[in-house]
Amino acid sequence: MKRPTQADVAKLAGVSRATVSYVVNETPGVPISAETRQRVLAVVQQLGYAPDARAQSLRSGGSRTIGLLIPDLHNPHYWSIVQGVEDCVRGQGYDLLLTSTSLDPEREAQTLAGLLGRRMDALILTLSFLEQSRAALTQLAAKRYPVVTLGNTAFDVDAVLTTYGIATAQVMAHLLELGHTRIGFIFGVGSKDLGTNRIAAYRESLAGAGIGEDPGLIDRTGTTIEDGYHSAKRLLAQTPRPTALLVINDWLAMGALRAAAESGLRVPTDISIASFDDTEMAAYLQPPLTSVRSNGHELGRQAATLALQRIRQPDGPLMRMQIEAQLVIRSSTGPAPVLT
Amino acid sequence: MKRPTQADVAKLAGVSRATVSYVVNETPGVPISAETRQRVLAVVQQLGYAPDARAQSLRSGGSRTIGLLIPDLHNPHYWSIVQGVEDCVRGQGYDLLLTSTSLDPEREAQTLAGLLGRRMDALILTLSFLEQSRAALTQLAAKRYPVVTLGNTAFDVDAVLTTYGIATAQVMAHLLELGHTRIGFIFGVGSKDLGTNRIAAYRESLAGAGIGEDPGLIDRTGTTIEDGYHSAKRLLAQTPRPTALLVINDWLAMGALRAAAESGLRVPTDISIASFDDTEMAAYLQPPLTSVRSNGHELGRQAATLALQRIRQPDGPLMRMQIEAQLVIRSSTGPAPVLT
DNA sequence: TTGAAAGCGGTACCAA
DNA sequence: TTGGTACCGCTTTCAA
Repeated sequence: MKRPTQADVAKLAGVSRATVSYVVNETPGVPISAETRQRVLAVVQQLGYAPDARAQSLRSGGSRTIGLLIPDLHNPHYWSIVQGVEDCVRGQGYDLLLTSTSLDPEREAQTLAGLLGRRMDALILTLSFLEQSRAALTQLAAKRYPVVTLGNTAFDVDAVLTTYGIATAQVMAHLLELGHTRIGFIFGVGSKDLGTNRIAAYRESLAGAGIGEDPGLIDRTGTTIEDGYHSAKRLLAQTPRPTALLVINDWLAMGALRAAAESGLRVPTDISIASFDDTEMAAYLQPPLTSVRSNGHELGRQAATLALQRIRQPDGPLMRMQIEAQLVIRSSTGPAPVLT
Repeated sequence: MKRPTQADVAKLAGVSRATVSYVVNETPGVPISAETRQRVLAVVQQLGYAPDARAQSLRSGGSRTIGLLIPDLHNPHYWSIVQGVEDCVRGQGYDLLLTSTSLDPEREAQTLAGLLGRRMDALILTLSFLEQSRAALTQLAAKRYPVVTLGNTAFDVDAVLTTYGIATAQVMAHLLELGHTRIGFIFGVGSKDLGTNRIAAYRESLAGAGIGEDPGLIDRTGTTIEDGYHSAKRLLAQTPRPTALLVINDWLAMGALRAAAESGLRVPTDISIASFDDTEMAAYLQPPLTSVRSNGHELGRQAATLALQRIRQPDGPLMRMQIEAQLVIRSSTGPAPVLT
């Protein structure tokens, strides 16, 4: 059995389709007699009629929904972004449609294409594979379609970013101050396009402190908690071993924490661990994690704000927004031990 | 500037709109001369044309997308469900649209309404507030609209559930065997409709062991990691204190773990902690968590399978599926200490 | 092998 | 205050 249409309601209520539209939408400026409204509403109720959003948005040109693409549900950092976007758009009467790509390039392309086809009022994208989407994005930019990207400015669309470079410099300063000289970097990202400025900042900090760089201390790996674990194991197996580990995010840091424990290393006495994102769990790990707060919630809020603004003024100038990251020092970092 | 339509392509390519449709869809049974295809494709490329999914699905009746509603992105258990659904539907050429409700009854209602209006090919729902959605769901059931619910059989639609009752009995047996008699239950759920069978099983196990129930040992709380933390604090402040804590999920268990640490209690020497879901992080906590694997991935897969099947046969009999939960014993549970 | 035209389920303008 | 109807962008017979 098919779902009821506007026409079904109209017929049963003995009114025209237009009238049905007026009453269900409470169209402003169109007065409807109480009696008619009653009758229509009753039929709507009885039939369980709900307007077809596809048809509505096809005809009216807007859907009051914005699409959000995130790379990976497993990384708690992205939840808070979602949360931020959601809080913001819901408040403005917009719906949010979420898609995730599991950090698979092909899936990212498909998902993006899917979102494009859906003609949402705006798109908020956390892309991982930049080059692959360049063609599509430039088309959109040219058409002034509302798009905001998170974490990169590779395209001519609105964007919000985190000051990861500065943040990295801050953690590094913190670690260097504690006397660490062998600092491993667990660099687990979804694609080669990501996090490059953090690598750069890491190198600069080292250079600034007059410490020669050991390429073996940068461990490039994947994005799972296991990747973090194995990466830490590898790094900690070196002689001399690093006395501090910088981890690309809290999720991988959990893996590193376990690796340290299994290696019989106490944190922070024997090994310091610091990471990025400062997600909810950071404070709950044992020991509580020193982490750079990138404030996903705020990131999401700002992205949504930009998107909403762009919907209103499609032709305004390009907007760029910075969210400042901030170092939160907890108990997982301490003075460098003297290696024997 | 507006996005190009089929008509734009047709005009520029000097063909009819139908022809454009044929070539972009590679409609089976409609042979197109190589020359025409070339020309059309070129224009498509040039204009950056992407078909309007709304119009497509409006006209053709299907959207090849299924909608998924989950309550809370913060709980890792739900990621694996999403993952499972996604893996399954993508393989079958379907898109997935995700929505989350943040455990807010009003938001759940809105979100559900939104999904209904979108006329997806099927809906997979993890509802938290059952009664509120009853009306809508019975309407759908009557119309044989493909819906599968996760975690409850409150409606006449397909469903997949976890055998939480049995699972609870298993953990409880494990704890009782270790000599625990004061077992606290951190019961943090999103709504009163949820998890009732686990409470029941908890009580039965206690009764079966001849242990009188202490209502003060069941701490009803919310769903955040902080709720888990505070709940554990409360429970551990009792005299005599519980020697074991059963926690509703891994996420809250993280909070409990921290509470134990802050109270100077070693796990499992002083206090045993067990939880539900066995998400990825369980094995990475310190100490690794004893947890009941509810296998969200499998849950998601099965739900998707049912949905896909229901799409094919709208009139088949109601389907119900059980996923067996399974106790995974790690290091967070041990013999009950002798309290002094 | 290609084109014309009738809808899919709504909205919004104009007329009554 | 309500009805008629063109049209949103596409698919799908049916003819040519």
